[in-house]
Amino acid sequence: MEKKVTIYDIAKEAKVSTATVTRVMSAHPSVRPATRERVQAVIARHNYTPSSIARELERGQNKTIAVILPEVINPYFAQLFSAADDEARKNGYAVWLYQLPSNEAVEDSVVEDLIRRRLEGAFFVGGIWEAARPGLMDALKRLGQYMPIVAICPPMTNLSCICLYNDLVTCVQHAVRHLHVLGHRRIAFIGGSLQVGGSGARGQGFLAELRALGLPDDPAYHHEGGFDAESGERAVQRLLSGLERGRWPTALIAFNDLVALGAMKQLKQMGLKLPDEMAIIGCDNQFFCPYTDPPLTSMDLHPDEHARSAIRELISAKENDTTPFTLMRDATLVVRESCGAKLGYRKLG
Amino acid sequence: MEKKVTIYDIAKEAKVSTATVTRVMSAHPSVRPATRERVQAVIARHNYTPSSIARELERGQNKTIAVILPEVINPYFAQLFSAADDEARKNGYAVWLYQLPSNEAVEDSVVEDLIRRRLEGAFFVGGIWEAARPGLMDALKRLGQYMPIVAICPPMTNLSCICLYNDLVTCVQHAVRHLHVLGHRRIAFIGGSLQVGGSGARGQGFLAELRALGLPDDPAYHHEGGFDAESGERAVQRLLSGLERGRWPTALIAFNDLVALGAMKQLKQMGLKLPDEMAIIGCDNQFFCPYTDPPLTSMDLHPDEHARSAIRELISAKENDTTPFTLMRDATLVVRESCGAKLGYRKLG
DNA sequence: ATTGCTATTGTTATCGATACCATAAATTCT
DNA sequence: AGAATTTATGGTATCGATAACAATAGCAAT
Repeated sequence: MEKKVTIYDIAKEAKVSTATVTRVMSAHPSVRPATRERVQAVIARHNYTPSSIARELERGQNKTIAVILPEVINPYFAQLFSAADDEARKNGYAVWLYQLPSNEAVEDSVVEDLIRRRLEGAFFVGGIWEAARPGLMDALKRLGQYMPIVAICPPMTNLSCICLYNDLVTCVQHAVRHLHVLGHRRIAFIGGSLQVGGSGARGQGFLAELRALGLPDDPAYHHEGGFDAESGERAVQRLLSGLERGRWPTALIAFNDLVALGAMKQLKQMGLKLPDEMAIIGCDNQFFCPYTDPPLTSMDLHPDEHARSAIRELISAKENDTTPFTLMRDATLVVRESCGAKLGYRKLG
Repeated sequence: MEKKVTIYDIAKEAKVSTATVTRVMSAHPSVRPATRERVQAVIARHNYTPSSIARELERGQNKTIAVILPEVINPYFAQLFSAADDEARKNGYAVWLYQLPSNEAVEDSVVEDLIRRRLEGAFFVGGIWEAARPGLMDALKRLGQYMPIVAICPPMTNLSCICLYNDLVTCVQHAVRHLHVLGHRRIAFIGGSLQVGGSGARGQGFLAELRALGLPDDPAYHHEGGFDAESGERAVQRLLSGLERGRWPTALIAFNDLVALGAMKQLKQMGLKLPDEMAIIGCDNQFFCPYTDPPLTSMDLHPDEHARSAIRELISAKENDTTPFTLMRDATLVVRESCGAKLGYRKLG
């Protein structure tokens, strides 16, 4: 490894003070051209690169924002991260990724680390909210005393942070109506959980629209579960094995695309023809949706836009003391062929 | 935001010197219990958390390793990152994610940033190598002067770094033999590029095994292209439209699972039955492989193990000056149903 | 030549924590 | 009790860069 070269080495060799070196580095106008060139020559010769650590200490800021999410392996979260990374970079900030798996209680150590590192903002993308995870709320509350937080979450009463979320109530209503128009009368919901957090909205829209359309609201049609493909498989298995064939639903709304993916596999394995014998709708509009068989109708939550808003708000929160607010974005039903509708089917409004 | 509380504030209020506060924080034995408690009380009252920036400056190390990859949105890379993150954390290190898209020439600014931040190692996961990207090699060479590098790449002659890679030559040979055993005689390769980097090995194994089995090596059966699903679609389209139906291959080996995904879609759209009328093999064994229709036979490159090795090597490279080496891991053919083989088909050895 | 600027450069405190060295206090030993 | 240790604590230089302030030099105007 190269021996470390500091600003003192440069100053000494160029026969100037460190202040002058700093001036040269930051293109300060009042440096005599001759001096500037001499210093630059020494800098170039030694490949000198100033330490950002020392600079951060002296300036009291590091221009770094944390992105906290359950797991990047999930492309939806990865997309959120990438957009945040890009937006931050464009504004002279860097982004630090923290994974906070929903099944591990590491929130305290993660929060502690953010504070230790003196990060300047946190973009929190949580999976599960409130009731399910009291320790998380405490940790975030503590975090909020040190840096601004923007979260992807339904409006929070007990936490003062900027909340970005989607109008999933309306979108799921559209989804149900979409299925209804196509002739479906027995519609089930699988995966996630109807009570908690994000899926609360899904459940709310689901039930509201069933009621509005006069469709049966059969508890046997709600099969909560996990958030991955495997739980989709299991949910379908439980759902169908619990009902005689004549009462099977003809359409499913899945918590997300992964659950839908697993569900589709299980349905095919049970010999059902998609979409004719079972329609299905996912959520997140992940990259693989166009490539499932049949291509999966899904809901686009516009994660990129959320992420960009989040970063921008965090940056501006540092300067002007913003009062917390919530921002609700539409979710868009992206119709493909998994419900039998042809591509280009008119979006319900 | 909380007003910043420093070690001086704690020291003053606890009526001790900063040295004692440091001792209390680091559980140094020689502090009188009474003093310790008094200091801890003040620390607790103020929620004092020491700044890691100041610590890093004084210690001259930040225990942070960079992971550089094309894009986390690709689950294969995300998996690599996650494993690296986990392994680093277990060893008291943190990991910083850099995205270096293969189509943007930002390598210089990324490398510059790593050096500025005085990171202590770089785990480089590149897409494209050598010839295709001269600037990248220069950037990595420069980086190598400041910190150890471990890369996922075929052995490099002109860059001194630890190289981890897979024996794709052998694995692709297995794949071809697998198809041969199942009766396939016309086998094509799509996506990526047969010349460059990782796909060089694929191409090498592909051609070698065709020759060994006495199969035709028709240039019309190589259709290079991109690395995503869309290029898989296009590759199939070009491949098949360029041949009369009688000469169509009966099996495809795709550069990776994304390409395979796109290929499958296009094949179905052209009315082919999978796997009966076209067998297909992917690469990376991504999470969605079991969920394609039919489930996709793929090659597992064991990214987790690579990532863990990489982190461990980077950490130990800091202490003992390791001489560079290359490590070749097997790749494993994971047989599913996309070639018509039943699950559990004996792996070729 | 002297005063008064401005252009250029140097000095040094500072950011927050750490660790080496020194000193004071407590304890043990003879 | 006095010396020899051991234990506990304080003082301060240091890490590397920055910036406020100070100082010098150069030049023009009088």
